[in-house]
Amino acid sequence: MNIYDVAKQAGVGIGTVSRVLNGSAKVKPETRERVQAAINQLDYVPHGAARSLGSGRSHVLGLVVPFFTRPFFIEVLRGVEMAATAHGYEMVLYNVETTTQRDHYLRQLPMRRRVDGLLVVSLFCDESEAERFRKMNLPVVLVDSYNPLLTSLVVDNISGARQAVEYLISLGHRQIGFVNGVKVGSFNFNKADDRMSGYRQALANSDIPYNPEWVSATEWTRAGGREGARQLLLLPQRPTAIFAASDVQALGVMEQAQAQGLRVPQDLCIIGFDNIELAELLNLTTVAQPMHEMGKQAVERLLAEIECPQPPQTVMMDVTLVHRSTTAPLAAPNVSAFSTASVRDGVWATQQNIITEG
Amino acid sequence: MNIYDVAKQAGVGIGTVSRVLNGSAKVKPETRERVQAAINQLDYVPHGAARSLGSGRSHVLGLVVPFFTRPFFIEVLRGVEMAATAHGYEMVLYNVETTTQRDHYLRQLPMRRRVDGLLVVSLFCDESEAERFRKMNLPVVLVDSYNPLLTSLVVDNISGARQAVEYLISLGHRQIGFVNGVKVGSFNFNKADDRMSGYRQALANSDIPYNPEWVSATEWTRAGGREGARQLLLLPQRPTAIFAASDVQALGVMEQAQAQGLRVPQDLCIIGFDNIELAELLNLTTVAQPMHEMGKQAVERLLAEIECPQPPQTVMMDVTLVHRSTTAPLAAPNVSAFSTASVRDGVWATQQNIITEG
DNA sequence: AGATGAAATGGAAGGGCTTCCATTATTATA
DNA sequence: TATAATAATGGAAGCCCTTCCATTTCATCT
Repeated sequence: MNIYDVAKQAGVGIGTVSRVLNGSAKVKPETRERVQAAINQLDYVPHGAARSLGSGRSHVLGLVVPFFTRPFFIEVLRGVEMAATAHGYEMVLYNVETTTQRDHYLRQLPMRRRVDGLLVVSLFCDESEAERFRKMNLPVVLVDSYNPLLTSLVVDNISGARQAVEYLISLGHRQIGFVNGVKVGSFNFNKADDRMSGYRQALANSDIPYNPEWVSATEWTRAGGREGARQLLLLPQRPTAIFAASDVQALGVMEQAQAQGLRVPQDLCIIGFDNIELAELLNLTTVAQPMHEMGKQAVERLLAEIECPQPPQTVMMDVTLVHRSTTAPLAAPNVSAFSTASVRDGVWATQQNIITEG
Repeated sequence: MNIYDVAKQAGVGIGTVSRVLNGSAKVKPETRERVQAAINQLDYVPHGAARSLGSGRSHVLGLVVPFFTRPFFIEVLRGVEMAATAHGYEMVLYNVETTTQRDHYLRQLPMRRRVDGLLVVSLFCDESEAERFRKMNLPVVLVDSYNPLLTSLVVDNISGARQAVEYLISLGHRQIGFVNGVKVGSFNFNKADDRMSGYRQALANSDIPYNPEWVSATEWTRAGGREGARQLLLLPQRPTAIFAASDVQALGVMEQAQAQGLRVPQDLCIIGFDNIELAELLNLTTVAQPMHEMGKQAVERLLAEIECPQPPQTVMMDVTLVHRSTTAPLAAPNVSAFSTASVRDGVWATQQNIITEG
């Protein structure tokens, strides 16, 4: 069952069938109908690989993403999936969990020419790799990562962090901790730097001195957040608010606060970063990234680039602070001093509001 | 840059290069080395589409999955991804959110012959579709779904539900509610039936009469769980424990309980189903499905089938009850009557233990 | 009717691999 | 050393499309 069968059935040449399949204009309507009928009758579906080989187009997008099960990536993924499907593209997933894997994919994929374009999420991409993409003529869009040679969609991490901390300051906080994430090898988790900048900017803008003791860098995980919070909260002079570099870490902070008998937000305010689903669930104040939108835009820019080469562009995505219940005006010192009484049951004060929101 | 270039560089014929690429045995070690050297020198990577076309193998697995962002599917996905990668297969994702999409994929994919095999997760697959797969010679494995003509990996939903309810009974509960999920179109969400059977079996085994008032069927979502719980909990004679058909629904139940000032587990015990990450987080007692393992097994069986046709088999995956803190022995009635006092702060008693676990 | 240009069509060539058969090199055996 | 058996190799054919050029058909104009 191939294109010749269809041609015979319809009484036309294979060229005509191909033109019908690809919707090119130069087919007489009547002929088109005849071909279409044959296609339906034979239940014919063109052979993907042959098509790719013939045309040099696969209609497949590659998606290189680290730890795709993490909420942030899932959300981006979803945006990508929707946009890709909408444009008739398939999506193949390359999950990266080690540096070796990263290198492997970034090196082999361009040449295998199986994908029409590559979306690289949150992974650092060096000059030589970018150069190689160009040379291989493989369109690439970076999401949550930056390289001057490639179209990059980045989130305004500096501004996001600044907004978060400024908000805490506006609530009266002066002792503001920061549980940052660590940079990990060639993963582009060095948004850490930017978030740090934002943190310091906000402090500086309000003439609050920077206290390195109130900053820790941990894994981007729940355990990491817990550990980071412990460091800060056991200090003789502890922060009254903590900004965490991710929601997942913020969750760890909440756990640690609870373990130490601190009520949130009365005794400790917390702000996260990302706005993953869990944040809404726990009523966590956080900096929202437009993850879905990023995925979508990334696909659209990539498709544009596939259509015809575009100059590399850097798109800054806006970030917004979502006010929920892990933040509140700084309580008067004497009040916050008491209040370990009701912790008996393991209170997350924040959760009171869950119901009202849904 | 193609196989001819490599052949020339190595001073051999293309057949030999091909043999080296595919690791077939009949190449003199010395020759193999020479070819390998040429490959490295030229940075040659074989063209995927051409390879598929020539061999009829794509080394790509299709994964048809509904709502892939839901935790259950993500976990399965992860198992699939790991196993596929381990065996040198790529994975393309077909997300299904509507019946139309489902039909589209299940009908078109087999013929496009782009994938070597198909994994279908949680989607109902009727006789005619299964028949078509056979006829098209496309290996298919069903995960969390069943069809006699296809290899199916199913979870023992009946036993899982039974275990959950039996456990509640062993704790002294006699008024046990069930927040079930609704069946949705051609999605295979009719595990609902099985979980219902398990529920009733457990009751019957202990001679507890079945009370339809204590059962509700809702969406498989948080909101659904909340709604279902409301129905049950506002009854004049309310259940003292609720079994939910999924963790996500169980979460809704917890929210509703809290909204009504019921402490968990003192006033209301809750058991979920799935054991998604969130369950651990919230210390939810639940029936654990080996999601990861299912993904892995599915891939392995699929690959076996690709290697050589296998008779369809139905594999029943075991399920285990994970005891956490949303369950406790039924309190004496007078005790549970008081206890709306400390709810002021929105208590989820369960969360006390989070720290101890991680 | 004949000429002209445009529109529609047919099909050869080509894309890069695998496969398989024919051929050549190597080894074992007498 | 001759011969048979075996191992290794080369390359034509084939996989199923797309593309493009040559050819045919059609409509229009003189």
